[in-house]
Amino acid sequence: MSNYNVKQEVTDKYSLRGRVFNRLREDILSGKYEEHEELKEMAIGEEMGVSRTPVREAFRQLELEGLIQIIPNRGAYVTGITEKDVRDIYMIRSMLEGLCARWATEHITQEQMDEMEENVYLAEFHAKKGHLEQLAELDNRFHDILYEACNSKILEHQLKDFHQYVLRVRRKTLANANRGPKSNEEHKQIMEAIRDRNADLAEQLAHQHMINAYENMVKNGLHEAYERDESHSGK
Amino acid sequence: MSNYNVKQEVTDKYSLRGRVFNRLREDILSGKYEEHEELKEMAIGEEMGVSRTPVREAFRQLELEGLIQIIPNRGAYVTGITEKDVRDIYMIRSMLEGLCARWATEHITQEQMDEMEENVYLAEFHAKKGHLEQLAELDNRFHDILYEACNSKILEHQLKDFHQYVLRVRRKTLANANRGPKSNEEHKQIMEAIRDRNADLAEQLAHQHMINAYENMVKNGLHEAYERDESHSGK
DNA sequence: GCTCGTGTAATTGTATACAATTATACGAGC
DNA sequence: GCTCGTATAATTGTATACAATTACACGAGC
Repeated sequence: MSNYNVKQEVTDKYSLRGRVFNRLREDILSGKYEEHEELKEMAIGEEMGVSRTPVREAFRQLELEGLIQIIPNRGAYVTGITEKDVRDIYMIRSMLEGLCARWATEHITQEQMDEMEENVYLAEFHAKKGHLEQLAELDNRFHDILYEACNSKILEHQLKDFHQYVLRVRRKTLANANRGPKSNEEHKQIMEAIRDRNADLAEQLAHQHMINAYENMVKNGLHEAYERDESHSGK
Repeated sequence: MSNYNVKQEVTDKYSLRGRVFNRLREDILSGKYEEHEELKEMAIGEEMGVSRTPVREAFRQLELEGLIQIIPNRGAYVTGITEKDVRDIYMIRSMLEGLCARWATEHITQEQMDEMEENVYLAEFHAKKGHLEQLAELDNRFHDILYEACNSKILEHQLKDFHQYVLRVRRKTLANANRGPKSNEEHKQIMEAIRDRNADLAEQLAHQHMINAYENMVKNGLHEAYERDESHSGK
């Protein structure tokens, strides 16, 4: 197999380094570690039962993933996300989601198309029932389908990267908002545009969808949630 | 200071790992190592006079940078770029350059504006004189100014990342083409749109500029240069 | 001649030891 | 009480040792 991506994914789940990397990423994204918290090689290593070597290598990767920041001879710190970072990422994503939808229109397989339709109708059902948990799950999956359908490993990885990165923020704001049903309506429109092979419309809708998601997020407390961190970032 | 980017840059130039990383990146981008060539930890370490430890850490970072691919328990290989990768990257860049130009219109400082104007006029001079080397230099610098002017560390780093990544390809095709002067004319238009605070136009022009750059590249032998690699990628 | 094991060499993965740097505690001097 | 310098501890950076895995050579068997 030969996939040469710009950004490689870490697929080595079986080495100690891979396990440390995946677990640390999980822990950071889930909020186990506070923003700006210091991660010490020995402490992490002991906790996971490995030596410093694989921990250090995992640190180097997490640094490039943007989840921690390493200051030479000082230590590794969980990165904070500023309000502006989130905004920038959503604007960038809005562009790339649009491009992704365009490409998906041109390259989606029948199988992917079917799953996308199923996703939308299933989400419609859960929206009526008020199942927010399932709705959030299907929301994530919809975008993954879209990413895979665009037929570009590079774009797919870019978008998954961004998506994962803002999960920390989304986790706090999306679940309790009533955006779920409206979000799914937009998914439905995107899906239909792709099904109709209308690339321009699909791009435009996917683009706007991301902007709407961001603006909803801002309305529902992004500012309050990150005001504190803004002040932290001054240290 | 507090810059929390999505993708962190490797700034630690003074540690052995940092030196190995920078030198290896340089060597890969400059073409010292062939595509798909295997990099052995011990050989690299001996060549640079360091042990395997900093080499391994540099490898992990280069992997995430997308310059090498590490197969567990096998080795590290210089990544190949397929024709499609290059196309995808240019399309993604065209989107983000547009966004970047928009943001630059809103946030550019007087100092940056001045440097951009100077860049364009200086390039005009070198274009007339046929100084292709300086023209290429100024071309790169123009885009760096644009990236810095957009006032988004995240977007700036994304674009610099992509830019660097395709340098390997550009090196082969841009210098000998007569795109230089035409490219600079487009720079001038972008610069003027930014100066006139016309964000829509700046975005549109920067977007098209990147597409033109790609299409010119294709015309001037990208296909031939990478046909060979396409077949390689099947192994 | 070809395929398939087997043993050895080469290479990567991990742990540990040591060096260099940074953080901290504590007391002298004011 | 406060500042500063110094000694000590803690932590990161690097080198080396050892373990595990993989690549390769070579010969047995067909």
